[in-house]
Amino acid sequence: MGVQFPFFMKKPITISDIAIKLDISKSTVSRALKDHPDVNPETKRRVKALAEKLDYEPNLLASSLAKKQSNLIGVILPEFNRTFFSSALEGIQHVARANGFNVIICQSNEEFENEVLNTKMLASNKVAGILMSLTLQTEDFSHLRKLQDKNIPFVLFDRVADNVDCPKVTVDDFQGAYQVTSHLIKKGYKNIAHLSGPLGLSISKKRYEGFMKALDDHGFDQANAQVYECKLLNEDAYHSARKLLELNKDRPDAIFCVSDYVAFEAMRCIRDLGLRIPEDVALAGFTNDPATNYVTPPLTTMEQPAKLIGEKACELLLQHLKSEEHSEFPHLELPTNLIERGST
Amino acid sequence: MGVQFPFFMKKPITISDIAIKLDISKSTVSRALKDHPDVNPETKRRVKALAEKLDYEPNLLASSLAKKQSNLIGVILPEFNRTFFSSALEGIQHVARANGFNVIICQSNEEFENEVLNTKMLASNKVAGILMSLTLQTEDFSHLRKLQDKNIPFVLFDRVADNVDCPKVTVDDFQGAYQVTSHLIKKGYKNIAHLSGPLGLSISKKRYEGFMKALDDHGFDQANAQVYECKLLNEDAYHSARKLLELNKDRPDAIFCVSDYVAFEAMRCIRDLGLRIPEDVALAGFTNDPATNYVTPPLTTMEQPAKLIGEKACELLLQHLKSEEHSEFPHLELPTNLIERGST
DNA sequence: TTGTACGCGTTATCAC
DNA sequence: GTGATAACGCGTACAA
Repeated sequence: MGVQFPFFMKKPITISDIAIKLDISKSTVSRALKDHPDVNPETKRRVKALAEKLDYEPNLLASSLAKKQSNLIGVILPEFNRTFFSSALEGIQHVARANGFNVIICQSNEEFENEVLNTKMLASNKVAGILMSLTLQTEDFSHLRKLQDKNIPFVLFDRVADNVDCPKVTVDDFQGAYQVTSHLIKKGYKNIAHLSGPLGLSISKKRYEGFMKALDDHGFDQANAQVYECKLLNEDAYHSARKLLELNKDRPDAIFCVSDYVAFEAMRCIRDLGLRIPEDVALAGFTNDPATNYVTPPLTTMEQPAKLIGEKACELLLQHLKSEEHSEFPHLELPTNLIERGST
Repeated sequence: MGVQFPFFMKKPITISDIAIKLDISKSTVSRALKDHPDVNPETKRRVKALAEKLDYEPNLLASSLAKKQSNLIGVILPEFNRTFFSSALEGIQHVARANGFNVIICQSNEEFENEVLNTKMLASNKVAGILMSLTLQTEDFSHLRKLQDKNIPFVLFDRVADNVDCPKVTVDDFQGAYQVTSHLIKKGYKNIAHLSGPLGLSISKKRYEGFMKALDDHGFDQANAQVYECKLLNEDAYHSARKLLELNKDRPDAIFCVSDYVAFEAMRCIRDLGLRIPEDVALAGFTNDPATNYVTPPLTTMEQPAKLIGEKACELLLQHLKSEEHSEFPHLELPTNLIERGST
């Protein structure tokens, strides 16, 4: 006999309620409400008027169940707390909403296990599709294959994996790094170092490659290039910077950092050593986090169109949802934009 | 006859599939899967084994429909892009997940209209409840009343409204402001100004009041206190700071800013005027944004336990969901924590 | 143009 | 301990 509503709880209005009051059938109400073509304009008007009056709200759960397609798009992010991701989220939400979809988000917290759990949860919630940026730990992709088996389409953005076959959206990291490095070279710096991220991570690797290529193209000797690898967003960045800066003879006069936050740590370190920016050491980052504007001196960096990345990723997913032709999976590489500030 | 699955789409496993293969009824399968007490341990084992083997995933849509209660909690935030909110979100998600709920988030973008649309969407998705932080524009609360009519419980956090009756979680803004101001006084500053937010906003008002009270309690003349109101997060902050700093005779030797971002703007302004921090003008903010650590000098500020606020808000909602006694609506005011840095 | 009837996958009630 | 069966609210072939 179903669940009883507690006495204090008004039973929500349903299409049947409207049907009964108007003495027509549920189907007609359903059709009227969703602007089905074959329905008398007059009935449509009456239905809509009553729906409005009764403050009817469709039950999307029931609708999704019947249509086997929900209006929810799942998003899995490593962290909400980083400007890049929250901006991307903004873009995702924007496009999703414009197309009648809602967004349900999860945080993997950079842990692989959470990522797997999240994909399961989203699958259980029968989301229409998933947008995700992988964990730093992710090396096993069986959870993604399961999604494919269940025919839940997904798009990877920013943190993508080469050996997963799906639509992808990233920034042109190679070009971006190439440009920052060229900028440093043009500014006249002679001994340019790179504080890189884990080279197993595709983003870090591409930035590293862009850096090396720029050196080479400008007649620098790649073999002499000082590259220190560090874990992202960690005290580790500080220590790597320290090692780099304590080289006496060979101290770099400029450092290209793999991310703004790594650059901030390097900045702290440079100050701690009593050096000046950019006179003694110039510094460039990557991402254009809002904080780059507030540090002293403001940080030169590559702007990543985070919001645009989110929008594009969401658009790819929606395209995929509409056409059943998944012939080729596109990989969008968006351009970055150099922002020169006082640190170089 | 319902929707046909496209040929390429595997039909998802359901409890009926399991029931048929095991030659038992759906009901038993359902019970076994959710550890209902009245079910033979052996059947339970067999059901679970098969479910595992077939990679069965429950359809939460159907479940929610049947139970008239979804496992989704809606969250409406003014912006994702601010550390405070994304941290709060983290807390919310944490508690939600620990209790078997998922989070569906929306962004009002500081626009009232979006806020209203969001509440409707979430209601349509039949969320179990809603957590929200109001827009700066929000003055009309009829959308919240509608939620109450539909018996969708909600909790307000951070940006709350006095004349809405519901559980609330905020920080003790009055005390926080009182403490920062007292800190400035103890440091020996004599002419302390306040760059406040819009006084219509309860947060700004309370911080303003805490500021004034601290002055009064330490024998300062409230009437002489320089308070400049500015819109939050705007160029407006810069201009207000400028006006304040261009007072020749009466230039403050310390400024308590309503937020860290306002303080960053003030900082820019102070530098533009060729003044030193904290020698000429000391500066304190509010929130403890990560960037406070990277500016020069690092900013003294009040730490707001953003994540904790999110957790508490979510806990209040879950409590409310469990007990139908909504006798009293609690208002939690969490303590803040002074973080002294180089700017004072 | 409208109505009938059934299915979506799960849960809950009631009888056995 | 288990099995029918009727909801939950909506969408949609098919008939009228």
